[in-house]
Amino acid sequence: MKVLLVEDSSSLRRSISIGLQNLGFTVDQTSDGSEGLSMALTGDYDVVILDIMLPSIDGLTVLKTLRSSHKDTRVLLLSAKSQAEDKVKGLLTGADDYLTKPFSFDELHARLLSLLRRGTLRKDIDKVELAGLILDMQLKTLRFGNKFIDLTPNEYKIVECLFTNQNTIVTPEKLSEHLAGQYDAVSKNSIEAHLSSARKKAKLAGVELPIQTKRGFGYMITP
Amino acid sequence: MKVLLVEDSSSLRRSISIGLQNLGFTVDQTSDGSEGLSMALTGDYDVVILDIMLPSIDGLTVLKTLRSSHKDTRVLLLSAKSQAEDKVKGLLTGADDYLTKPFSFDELHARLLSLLRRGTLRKDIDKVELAGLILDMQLKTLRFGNKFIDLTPNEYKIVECLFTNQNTIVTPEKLSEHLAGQYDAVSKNSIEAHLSSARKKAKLAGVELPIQTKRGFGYMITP
DNA sequence: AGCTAACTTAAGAACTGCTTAAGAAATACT
DNA sequence: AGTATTTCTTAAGCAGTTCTTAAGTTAGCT
Repeated sequence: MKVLLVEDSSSLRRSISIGLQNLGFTVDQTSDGSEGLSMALTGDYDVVILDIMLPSIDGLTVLKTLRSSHKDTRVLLLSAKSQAEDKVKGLLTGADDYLTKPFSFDELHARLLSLLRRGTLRKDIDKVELAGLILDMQLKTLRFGNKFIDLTPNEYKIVECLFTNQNTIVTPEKLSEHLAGQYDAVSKNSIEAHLSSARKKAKLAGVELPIQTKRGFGYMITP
Repeated sequence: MKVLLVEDSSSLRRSISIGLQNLGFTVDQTSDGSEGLSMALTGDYDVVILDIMLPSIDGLTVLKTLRSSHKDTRVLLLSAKSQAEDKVKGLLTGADDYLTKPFSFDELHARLLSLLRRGTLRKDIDKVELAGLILDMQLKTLRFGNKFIDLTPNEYKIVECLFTNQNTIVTPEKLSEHLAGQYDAVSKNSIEAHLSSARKKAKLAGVELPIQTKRGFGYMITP
């Protein structure tokens, strides 16, 4: 479990870092905002613990940049001020949680765990990337680079079902169930038509959907 | 973070005080009710930890006086009795939380943190700005520049729900729940009608509400 | 080659969400 | 309490989109 700690105060940074390391986390740390940003962008961190007040760039700006570059690492903001303005702004900018100084190490630890357990405030985990295609289950969108492939609801649902069932054959029956529920069926031909349309739209955007058809069985995503 | 501790028992007072100071709080303390009251009124404390049984003036009276002078410092009451009567009376008088002796230091600490968090949240989560539109959750108003867009309660609630859920799709079901509570649903068409009306009013004021409809899924605020 | 499954396309059917208006319900006022 | 006003819900029409269907085409397998 990799954590990036961006914190100005060296004493706090050291104590948090040591504490987390004792708990088995891998911790990278920096005191500088812009360095923190580039580390967050390039490194593959599970969580970034980010102080708001930092030298060079402040935490909120780091967070904003991080989010606008579509990095979906989870971010836990730290703030010395109890000013709620900060909190609101932070959470709106895309923070997943927020902690006001002073806080106990136990509290930090608890938040970190709850953040890592996916059952928390944000659900940016609901993203699947594959061959340059990014499926966002939150926004119900598929995009290739920064180009959005505009799918209709059923087209999207088919793609979603396949993206989330990589390495397994998905039968038309299963797709039908995914589209219409258990009691209302969608014809196989209808699914074929949707998928055809989705493939066409993707091609127009410059990609092939990585969906193989397994003749006689169904469809499969090739990793 | 400044804390005022008003507690009769000197041993308890000392141990709490030292514990909190170790955690980074600034702690002022007194054993006397009337002294505590004047300190609470003049000093700028984030939280007052207030024992109910005190010399000179009892804790509830201190609390009442504090509230009637419109000080909105958070107050955490301590009581030796676990009698529910006290608890109810305390919370009714305006306490923010209540702790029964004996309690562990960790428990106190946790309550304190949640109180500080709650306090800041409550105070300030009341405004969201977006594309020139300012949503004031305190006053339940939406305004564009200095022009108020006069929304009905349900229209407002819909806009509020969407403004506070940026970057996520909000389904009609969720909106319905937000309007009517969990058990009484509001029809989808009714929501559509409200939103239509809200959009119309905004347009009349010279803005488009930044609410996208994601056909087949719900609505979303565009950042 | 022959058979069949899957793909594609286009047209009409079905559906979705927006809007408007009118009656019902709730709220405020006298 | 009764009345006036506002707000909420419902229904219907409309425009635009999406889904399904069916027929023709392509591709895979033996």
